[in-house]
Amino acid sequence: MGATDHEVLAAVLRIADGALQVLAWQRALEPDRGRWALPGGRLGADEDVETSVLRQLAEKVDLREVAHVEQLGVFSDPARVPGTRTVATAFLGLVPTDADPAVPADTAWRPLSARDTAFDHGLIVAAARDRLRAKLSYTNLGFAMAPREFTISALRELYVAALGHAVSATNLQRVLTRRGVLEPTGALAPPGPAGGRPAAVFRFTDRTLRVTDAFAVLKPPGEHGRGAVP
Amino acid sequence: MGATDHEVLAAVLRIADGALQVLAWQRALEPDRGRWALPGGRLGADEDVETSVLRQLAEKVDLREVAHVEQLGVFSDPARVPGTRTVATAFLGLVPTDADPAVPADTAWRPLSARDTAFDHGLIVAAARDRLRAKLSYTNLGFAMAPREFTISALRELYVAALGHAVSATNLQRVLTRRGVLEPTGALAPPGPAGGRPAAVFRFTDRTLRVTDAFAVLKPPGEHGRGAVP
DNA sequence: CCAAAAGTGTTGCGGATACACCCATGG
DNA sequence: CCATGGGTGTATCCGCAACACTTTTGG
Repeated sequence: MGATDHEVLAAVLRIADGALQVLAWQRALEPDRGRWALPGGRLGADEDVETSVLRQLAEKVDLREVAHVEQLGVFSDPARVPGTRTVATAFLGLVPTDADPAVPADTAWRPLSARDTAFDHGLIVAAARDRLRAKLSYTNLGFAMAPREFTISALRELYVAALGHAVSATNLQRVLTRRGVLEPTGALAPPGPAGGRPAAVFRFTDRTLRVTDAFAVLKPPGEHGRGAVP
Repeated sequence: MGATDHEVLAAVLRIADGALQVLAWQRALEPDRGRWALPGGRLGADEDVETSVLRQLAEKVDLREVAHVEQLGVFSDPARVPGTRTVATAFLGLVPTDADPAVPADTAWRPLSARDTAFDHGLIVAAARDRLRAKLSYTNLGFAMAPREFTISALRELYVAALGHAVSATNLQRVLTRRGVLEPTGALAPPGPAGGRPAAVFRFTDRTLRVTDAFAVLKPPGEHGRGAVP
């Protein structure tokens, strides 16, 4: 029984111009020449997949810009790539909207709707988007998309872009503050050219993943409307 | 850069005697001789990991007994097993409480609390238990632990065993029926020797995984208290 | 008639949404 | 003083949990 190769792949997402984008590079060689592939590469002998994906990303984008990375799963269809059998461990990565890391010449931020993806990488991007959407609603994952400090309306635009549906600024603010996810910095942002009341500036209280709405039902007795369990 | 081996491992759980059990086999050879390992094995050249885990399980337990299988993730610490570098894809499997499949002589159902697990398999079992607990509260995953037909109090005992805390039969019934997860068969179960009102018999409406409590908050506008989106 | 087990009615709480209303700024 | 954008107050809805109460059986 032959050994298989193992690669790690990262769907690194960010929001720009009101839409989700994914980091990809254009293949210069066959197979799938001209199509766009996710960053990644072979798993090294002395690293686990988490270490490996961080190492590989460091070659494409400054690691300090990546706010969050998590495993999505294994993609292992024997025909997923031509040539040597290769199993992939896929990751979701998130870069804040205000970070604009330098990327290599063959690499670009592309809309999620693009179809000319290499191999099965379109499946991985779809899984990444679904994971992001799900976790935005029951964790503090917004911290990984947002700048350090922001106004509620700016945050609202990020949630709209990520979730793909309307979000009320009023309720977004209330939900996130009630859960202790957001806190005001005390500063005010100057109004735009059209005027208007200056917006309060907020930040996320944590910048690591936290589940804020643990399980909806069947909580242990006595935990009535308590929400998260730390 | 050397190729790595790839194995699949399954933490197959069921409930017996009011507690969760995991299927494991006792190693007869070094390394980790005498310790208990999860069923699994090498990934074949012509199969993906999902196919592989089902094939490997068929050798330990009748496949028709396994009601649900899903991927947990990749375990890839370079030192996780001695010898050739081996990456594992771990799965959660569930067997209904009334199925009692024949298992090989070296294989047994063991309590989750057992410590004499081989390699990093204890980590995998813990991940499986956590996944089960989480999904019980926002999906219909109970179908994979329960018999075809059951009373609410029998189902309650399963939930207690899986979740590890008290569950009210009253609220369990209401939550699951409101969500359309359970339906009465119309039959009644005879009371026990001590008497009592005969219990209504229920079944799960679906026997495949369905998310019933999609996202707690930030629903699309107009979806007020609608819960799941099909 | 009593104990035991199952099931229903009812109350209260709290999170989430929606919407009306008030606030602060630029022109 | 008006348009614009930001923020708060408040009503309503609804799921869930808790608990009292009724129903149906065996002894």
